[in-house]
Amino acid sequence: MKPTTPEAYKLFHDGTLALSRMEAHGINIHTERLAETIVSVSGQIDTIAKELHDSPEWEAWRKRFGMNAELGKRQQLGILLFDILGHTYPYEKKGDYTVDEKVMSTLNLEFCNLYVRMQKLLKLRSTYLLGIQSHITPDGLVHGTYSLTIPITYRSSAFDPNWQNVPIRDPEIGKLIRRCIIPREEHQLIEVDFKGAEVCVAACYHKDQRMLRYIRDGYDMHVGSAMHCFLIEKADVTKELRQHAKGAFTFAAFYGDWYKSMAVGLWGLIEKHGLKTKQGIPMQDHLRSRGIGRRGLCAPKGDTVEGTYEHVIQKAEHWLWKEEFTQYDKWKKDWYAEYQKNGSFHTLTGFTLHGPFSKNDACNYPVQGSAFHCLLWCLIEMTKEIAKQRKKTKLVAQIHDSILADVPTEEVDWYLATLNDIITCRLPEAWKWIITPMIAEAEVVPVGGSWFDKEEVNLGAIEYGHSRAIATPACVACAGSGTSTSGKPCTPCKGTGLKVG
DNA sequence: CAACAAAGCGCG
DNA sequence: AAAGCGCGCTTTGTTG
Repeated sequence: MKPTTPEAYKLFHDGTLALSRMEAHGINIHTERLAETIVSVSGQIDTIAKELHDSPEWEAWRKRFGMNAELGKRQQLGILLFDILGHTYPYEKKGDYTVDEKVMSTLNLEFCNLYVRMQKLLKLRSTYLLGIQSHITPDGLVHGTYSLTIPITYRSSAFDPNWQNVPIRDPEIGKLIRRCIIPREEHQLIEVDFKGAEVCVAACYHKDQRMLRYIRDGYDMHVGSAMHCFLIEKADVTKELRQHAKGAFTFAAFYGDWYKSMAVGLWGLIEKHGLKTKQGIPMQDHLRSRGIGRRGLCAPKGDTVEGTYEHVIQKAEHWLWKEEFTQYDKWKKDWYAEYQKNGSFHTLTGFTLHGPFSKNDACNYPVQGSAFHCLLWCLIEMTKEIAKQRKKTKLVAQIHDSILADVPTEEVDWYLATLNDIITCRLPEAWKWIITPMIAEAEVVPVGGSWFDKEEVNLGAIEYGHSRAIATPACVACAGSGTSTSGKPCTPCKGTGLKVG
């Protein structure tokens, strides 16, 4: 570990203590519900396995591999799909066939769709349901472990079990495990996270004026991406299209992906989800009407041809870096050149990273690390605040840019107001390099609910001891009061109490 | 048999 | 120069 400044050392020293307290608290599990869920998911797996075993595909599988045939053997599945059944393999073959979810979904076969579903349920059962169950202690709690020394980026990692990768993106899968994770008696689970943590921290490094303005104004930069990725007008950007453009284009590009790979990803999403325009026209038809009839080869060395989706994304990439965020683009170039000169670089939070790094690594690591350090600083402050004010609230998990707490119902408003203040006011006061607003978002589990049942709450409507509705747009940080809890003028709104952006 | 690698997939 | 980054966990496949 190489914290270069005393502040960096102290951050990890205090952070280690805060995290170990978190480990000791543990997370409460609904053990009976977990056991029931394991039975029910096992039933679903058996049902799907039976269906697969009744299919003509299994007939062929069995014929080829005889007694060795097993659904779990992906090598066999690859040979079955592409050698025996003659489906087109979407890549250049080297070694075994890749038979992951992406490949399977492009084939559009009932057999493959069922297979993917079964794999998801198997993953849920072994890694999460059984995995978490195996860590339950006699007190009915699960005490995971965190490390600040493993990740090369100076982030944290988590294990036994890993609380940082509990399913949520697939709502059905997420529900099955998260329903088993519950608050203590008379408590409520609360998850608070940073809005756009890595985008904000990246902006503190590259200081791209246009992006800084977007962040401060609350401008939605993913709408522009959707317009370029799907060749649509601003008014026709739906929530779904925006979401896919955000994940598969904007963020992918920020992390250093390039257009050929993004084109493959986006094209796959169009097919997998059957994406449509706002008018309900299938995306492929819409693109065809705009002269885009096929994906394009997307081969690393192949030329990009007009009339392909690959070419669309190439132009979108050009727009993003050469028109939209030109200063960010230049920062990457300069930052990497500086790293090549020195063989190392420093983070804004006082850590040094030594090579060898690719350009993407050198540009991504400091952002990933510093974004986490913002969270860790707030975690430490909140831990101190709980002790100082003798609160019963327990911080129970940390997930890169969010904190999960188990909060007695009577402390809920206090907790939300205090943590909100730490994130939005005290953090940017403590670290002057933060030049974007820091915004907190909170989700609260209603009484009697589980982690699955978390609901967004409006932090602007929370004050100490009670909640109130806000009539005029108020600053989210200080709820319109203009002062932070430390008594100083609120930082984001500069003491005006008015909504920022 | 154990130890390790690779594939695959879960999260931010 | 490389072709998104970081992690942990489970399963299958390989090696000695």
